Amino acid sequence: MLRTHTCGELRAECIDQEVTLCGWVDSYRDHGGGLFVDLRDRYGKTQVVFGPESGESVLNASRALRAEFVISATGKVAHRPEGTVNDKLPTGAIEVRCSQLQILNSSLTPVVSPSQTELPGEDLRLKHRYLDLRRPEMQKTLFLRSQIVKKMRDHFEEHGFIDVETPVLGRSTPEGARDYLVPSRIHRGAVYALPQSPQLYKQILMMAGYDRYVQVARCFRDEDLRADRQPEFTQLDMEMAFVDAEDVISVIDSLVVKVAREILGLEVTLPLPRMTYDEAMERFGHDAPDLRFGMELVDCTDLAAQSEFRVFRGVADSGGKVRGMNAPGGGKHYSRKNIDELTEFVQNDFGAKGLAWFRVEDDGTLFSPIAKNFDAALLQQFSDRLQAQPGDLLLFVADVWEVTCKALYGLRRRLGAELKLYDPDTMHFSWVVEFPMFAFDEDEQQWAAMHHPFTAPRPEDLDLLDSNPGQCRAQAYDLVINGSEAGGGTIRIHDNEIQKKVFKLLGLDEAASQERFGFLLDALQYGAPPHGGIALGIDRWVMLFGKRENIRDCIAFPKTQRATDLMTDAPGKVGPKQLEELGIRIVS
RNA sequence: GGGGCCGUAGCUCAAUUGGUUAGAGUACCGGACUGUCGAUCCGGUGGUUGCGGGUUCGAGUCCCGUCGGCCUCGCCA
Repeated sequence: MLRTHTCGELRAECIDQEVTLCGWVDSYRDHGGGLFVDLRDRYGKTQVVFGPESGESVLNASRALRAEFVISATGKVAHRPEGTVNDKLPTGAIEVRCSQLQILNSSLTPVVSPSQTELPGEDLRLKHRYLDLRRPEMQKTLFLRSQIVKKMRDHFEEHGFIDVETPVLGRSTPEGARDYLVPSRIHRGAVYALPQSPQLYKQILMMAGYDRYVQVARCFRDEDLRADRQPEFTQLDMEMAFVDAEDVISVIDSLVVKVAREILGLEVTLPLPRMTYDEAMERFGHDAPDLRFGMELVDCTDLAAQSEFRVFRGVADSGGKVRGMNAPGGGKHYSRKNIDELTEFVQNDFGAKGLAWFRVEDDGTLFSPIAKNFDAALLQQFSDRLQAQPGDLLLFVADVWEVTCKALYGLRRRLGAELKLYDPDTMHFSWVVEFPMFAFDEDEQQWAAMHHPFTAPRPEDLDLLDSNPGQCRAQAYDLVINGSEAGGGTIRIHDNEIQKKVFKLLGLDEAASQERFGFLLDALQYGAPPHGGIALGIDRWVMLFGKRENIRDCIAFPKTQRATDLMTDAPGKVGPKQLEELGIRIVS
């Protein structure tokens, strides 16, 4: 070892020890007669002092030190003189009086300074990721990530799960997200696909008798990126045989308790709150509601139908919905101009035609440009139903049900943050259950799987597969943390006939399902046990537990929004020889 | 594919309504200083205002295009 200690561990008890530290020069203060260096590694910072007692050559050499030089410094641990103790550093009581200095490597002036308080632009941070990752904040987050994954692995091992690796090169599944494809050299014209998840492999493992499987699995989806979405991401993937939904949920419940306790020191009480999909959509307009605050959606279609306001009447009469919510304190917080911005927000982002609003005045009456279309008694009914208090802002969207959901969900999220309706430090865990099996795809004029095509219907809804697929509910469960989908799973179909029936409903005829999923249908005929599981989004867990608002801060080497790596410049072009071997021609 | 924000010194930012030689902090370079810890003090270097066009007597500022970063809708079984 080139060092005897790290830069975070020396304390007053170590006085007079001869030590050698290695690290990066975080900052230096040259006083002419003496020079101070804060030496940094991932464990902390320690002050190294150069003075006359260091000897002339060492002192002179120290004058060459600059930010991010890598050095090895040997010397005695000493008390700092009275009055110079630094309370901000855990090592602040001591310093190392350097007697031997080795410059292990120099550094250019860092583009991204690990010690700087102002955060450089994210493009620079990504391009010089080796510098950005030196920042204590990034090191803290990646350490947190490591801890979370370890807790998960421990938990599943304690529960008898076996870690099995599944292929990265697989077969393209046409449903779901767009695949990343890998051309085959040996089979010209054929391609592998990178897995969107290990879904089918883990089901096959259940059929193979590995009744408790777990894997930290990299998944790939070639779709557009978001603040919480990367093209490659990591799932804690698990599957169990001979279980029902309660068994899977229970294993995750205890994991949540463990991680919350051991990572955050937080006691989570079980059972976690549960809500059905229908209830979540009705009360919050979304299947992963943020339950840290109220501001629930309220249906006022019946009241709207009684008004003279043409927009409300028209929508109510044509089968649409008029739904609203009460933004507490919003009447005081938002100006006319702010409300115009909110209107543009719901129009541009969610396709709402407009936003109707009422400000609750000090005397409890409702002020609005459209108030004249409502008589006083009706206004009072709106006011009562939304439990309006002076200073509140009542917001309404009139449209088809789906649009009211999206627009009000978007508003609720935005206003919840802007009006500070919750403490950002709280953590809220819940389950959303009883998802529909199918959603109707208007473009394709076709039922589409809400979760995936292998999801089992609830036994009591089995008949609905034939009579009314839209009403058929799945044995599905999503883990929601602070309004974020942190995991999702289902009980799978283990019956060949039901699986065939679902494929058929999804528009896959016998030949197509045989071609794509023949291996699954085959396996289902050789003694497939009942099974189900779940996948947890590890990157999102890190975001939520680490209070990061950006998934890129939770991944060592993430992609930009345009799915490039600014450090390596991936994806890149390849030469004609490589393309020729693969039988690929670039057309445009 | 659509909507929005941003791009000025190595870095973080400023620059009035379109108007003088584009400034500040920090970093960097030189000097001073034995106790600092965002060291301090003195002096200095540093600019294709992302790129290309246009409008104008005059563009960092306005317009069009383009490149890049971010947020978002669509998309994400």
